[in-house]
Amino acid sequence: MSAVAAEQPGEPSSRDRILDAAEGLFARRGYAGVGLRELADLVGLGKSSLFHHFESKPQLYAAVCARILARISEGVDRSLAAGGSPMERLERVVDDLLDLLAAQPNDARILLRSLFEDDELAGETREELEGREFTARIMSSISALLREGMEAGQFRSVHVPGLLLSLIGQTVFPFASGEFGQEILGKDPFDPSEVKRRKREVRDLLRHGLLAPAGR
Amino acid sequence: MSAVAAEQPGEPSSRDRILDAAEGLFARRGYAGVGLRELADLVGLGKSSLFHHFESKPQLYAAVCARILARISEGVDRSLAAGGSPMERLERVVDDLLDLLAAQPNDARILLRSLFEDDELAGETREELEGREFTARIMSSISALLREGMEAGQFRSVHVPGLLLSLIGQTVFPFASGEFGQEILGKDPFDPSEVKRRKREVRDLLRHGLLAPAGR
DNA sequence: AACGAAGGCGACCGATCGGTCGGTCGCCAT
DNA sequence: ATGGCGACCGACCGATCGGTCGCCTTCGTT
Repeated sequence: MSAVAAEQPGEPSSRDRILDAAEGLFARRGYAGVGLRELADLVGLGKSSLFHHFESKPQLYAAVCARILARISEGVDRSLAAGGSPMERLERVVDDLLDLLAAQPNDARILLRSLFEDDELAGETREELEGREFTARIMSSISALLREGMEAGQFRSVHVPGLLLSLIGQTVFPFASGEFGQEILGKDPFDPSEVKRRKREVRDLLRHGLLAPAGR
Repeated sequence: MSAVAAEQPGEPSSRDRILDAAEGLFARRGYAGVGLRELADLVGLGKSSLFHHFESKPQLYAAVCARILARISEGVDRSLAAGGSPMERLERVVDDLLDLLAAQPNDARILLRSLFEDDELAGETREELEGREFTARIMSSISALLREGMEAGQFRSVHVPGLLLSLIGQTVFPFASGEFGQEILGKDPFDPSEVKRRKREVRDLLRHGLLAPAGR
């Protein structure tokens, strides 16, 4: 019997421990590449116990994705709430998002993976719809911010959806690129100095590409 | 295995038909999500016949990736060969790359997927090393181009590896984003008009973010 | 005519897949 | 004390996984 000792009030529940472990595995090997036996072993449970917390593998995966999207959606809301000019708010959103992705090494990969895989994964579970909703919230928040800046004459007139995709590519992709990114950069993309540098890079992109040519 | 050179266009060989089908399946469902039975059925062969053309599943996957990288590497070489100023060459490389990705709907996804998955997939097959080589060639070609432009004083001084990652995010990611990209854009990312628009967007990014402020 | 290689086939292998089932254990309220 | 309950477990299920095997056909070479 593995000692169940140290059930301190602050200890994470089995459900959360499953989610944490599943997040790491899905990030590394993708949905189909993860076996539930392996996951159960990693958590320290019997495989059948997983089904006491989640109905099925697709629903577990959806729960993992939903948790990540909820984190990000909450972060974006918080970053936007602080106010300021459109550019100030935009830069703060990007800064905070980069911090969040850097702090959660699995998020970027699962985010991108889920984009590739949601073509399949038939089941329309509750969690999946929840995830869609979070995604839509995030996207529309940033879209609205961009349009606000344009209407106020502070932003150049740009194609909002296109910029949105570019922004994702610039913020999320580097954290998902793994060994490849490390090899190119010569350092870990999650290294604090590199995160800081990427913030600068994205910020410069936004300033150059988005700010209305008023000063020059 | 003598070095089989290029085949003239005619009826595609079984090997190529397997590669084509595998490319589509891997793009949609990832390495672990594709079963060899399914692939064989799609090609119209028995499953065991696959092993007459490829030693194993990992090697088949490596061959699919290597073929894509070879296509792209060749395209980049061709784009660079035409000459011109650094900015002209850079814009042509990006233009042609976007055309190539748009013409081969599976490439972008497999490219990104392979970045996520190569942590695993232990076997160091010939094809895998071949793929690494192509990747290195592509990256160093573009890096050299960027450095050349900087040394000539035509490009602003930028962090080359960082820009490289950003560029990948802006060019490859939109074509890999699937339904998500379609939903955001309101149209298929592969639609010719959208491809054209993305070319403009990337070109503008490069001009604003890279061109030295000399033309004044 | 003889032959070997190349390509293809179905049957089959052990392992593993997601998922189910019946049951045990400890806890807590009655 | 007892009975309901949530967490957990091992055993088991049919299906499918990647891969092997032996055999058959086709075809170019000699």
